[in-house]
Amino acid sequence: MATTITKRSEDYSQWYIDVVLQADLAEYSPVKGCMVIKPNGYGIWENIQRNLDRMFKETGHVNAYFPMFIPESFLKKEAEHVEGFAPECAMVTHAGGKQLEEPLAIRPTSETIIWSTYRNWIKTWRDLPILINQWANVCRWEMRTRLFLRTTEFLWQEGHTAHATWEDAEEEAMRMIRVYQRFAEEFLAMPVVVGRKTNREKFAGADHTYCIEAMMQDGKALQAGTSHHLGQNFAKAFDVKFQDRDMQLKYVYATSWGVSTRLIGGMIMTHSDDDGLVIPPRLAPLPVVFVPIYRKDDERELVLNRIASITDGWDPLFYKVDDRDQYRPGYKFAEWEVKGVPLRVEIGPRDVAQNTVVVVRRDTKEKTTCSCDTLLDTLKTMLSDMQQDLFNAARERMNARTYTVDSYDEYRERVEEGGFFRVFLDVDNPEVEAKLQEDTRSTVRCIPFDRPDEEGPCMITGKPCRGRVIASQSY
RNA sequence: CGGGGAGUAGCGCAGUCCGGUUAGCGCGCCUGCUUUGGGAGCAGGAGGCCGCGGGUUCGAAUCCCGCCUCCCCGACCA
Repeated sequence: MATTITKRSEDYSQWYIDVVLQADLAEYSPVKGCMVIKPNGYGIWENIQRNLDRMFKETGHVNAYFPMFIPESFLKKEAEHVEGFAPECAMVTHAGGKQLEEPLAIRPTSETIIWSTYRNWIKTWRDLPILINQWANVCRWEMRTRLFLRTTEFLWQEGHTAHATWEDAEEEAMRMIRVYQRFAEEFLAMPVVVGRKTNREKFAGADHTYCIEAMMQDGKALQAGTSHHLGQNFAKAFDVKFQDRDMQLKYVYATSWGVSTRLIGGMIMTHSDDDGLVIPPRLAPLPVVFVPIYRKDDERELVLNRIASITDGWDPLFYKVDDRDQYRPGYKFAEWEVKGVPLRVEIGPRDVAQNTVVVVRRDTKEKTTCSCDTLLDTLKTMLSDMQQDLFNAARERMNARTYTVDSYDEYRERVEEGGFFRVFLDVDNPEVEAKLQEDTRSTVRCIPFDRPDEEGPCMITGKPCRGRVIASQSY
């Protein structure tokens, strides 16, 4: 494996592709925009699933599964929704050797099929809330694709909840965006700005959309998760009513929320470096790899025996011993670095004699000599330190590249270089955002929850605005 | 979909302009020996629908037409 990863400073896009391919996370498929997620990449997704799924269940949700085929007519029932998704829908027109009477969409998202089903499930206020999540694949025929960040088919989870009141739905939408924030920060070690989307950027069919936005190492924003308050839009489109305590028939309020395999792309672009992938320990399919060092067979046996005695009783999924004979240690060091394994343990005859090992952290490359007797505790501490350090470093990068700007000229000049820009902008006027995008290829990423109560003139129109928004170029 | 670049062994590439023996090179792979604390050395060997389909020609990796895929820049998006 002659690894050549393009330097971030030379070509950030190419660097990203190089990391994905050389860390063996995924490869291209014969179909445009689709990818094979290989075991190294899927293992990360499994860890994302496992941890998020637990958080969903801890907040009262259960999993179910709805079909991937959606009658075309369903998609058309909600006006904004069909307008938003129709252009990117893959349609099945033939099956069983015949043309279908009604074309079937391969789900771009499942609101419609789910709400057509909820209609049968909901009769009284006692049926509410419904708190369901599904893990699924969806398909969106995007024009430009990018491994993990935007693929034609992608894996995600989508929560779909039904509530009796606007306030209950609001509480749910807010709860879930906070779950996403916590997951991003505690597991992906990826700091995010939490806020609300402008009307222009919200989900097609939503009343309003909450989001988490992360900053990649090139300063561009990545929308990492969204939580939508759907109001009564889908309940009205699918005629889903319940009889309330006051005997009145009322439309149900809804939320939906999702994150996707894009999170893996975000993780890569947040932490990885010119030597390859860096995986936050809490998501690493393999946290620790042992690289034995020896010359002759007797040394090999000595070292491998010592590793066996050190790791006696350890969780077998926690570590792996790279005892491949055909590669020398230097090769293995490089390979595990490209693949992003958080900690590497080097052990040779010298270490055996001294009852020590050398532990190397993937992110800092720092080498530490550690005693064999307490190695498991040492490794766990180092993993936990690394997790925290990755988050701190990413947060510092984000803070350092978050700017407050008042002049549109200055904004236009600086936005190309990346970063988040705290600006006054009249987001009640869609034309302002359209102009922003046309002029600068940047957009309003979110209206942050956490912003000082300031007043100032819109940098484009001069109209007085309350509070700044975050604008940036994005993926 | 518009503009630009590319597709030849598992990977990276040369050859294509100007058609002509058996399609080359590096890495990797297989065998053997020597090596092994940061990507080993030597020797021998295996591996090709030249992206796919059609056409021109005595003859096509090379020329012509159509299609597919990937990368970069735009418009669309998680």
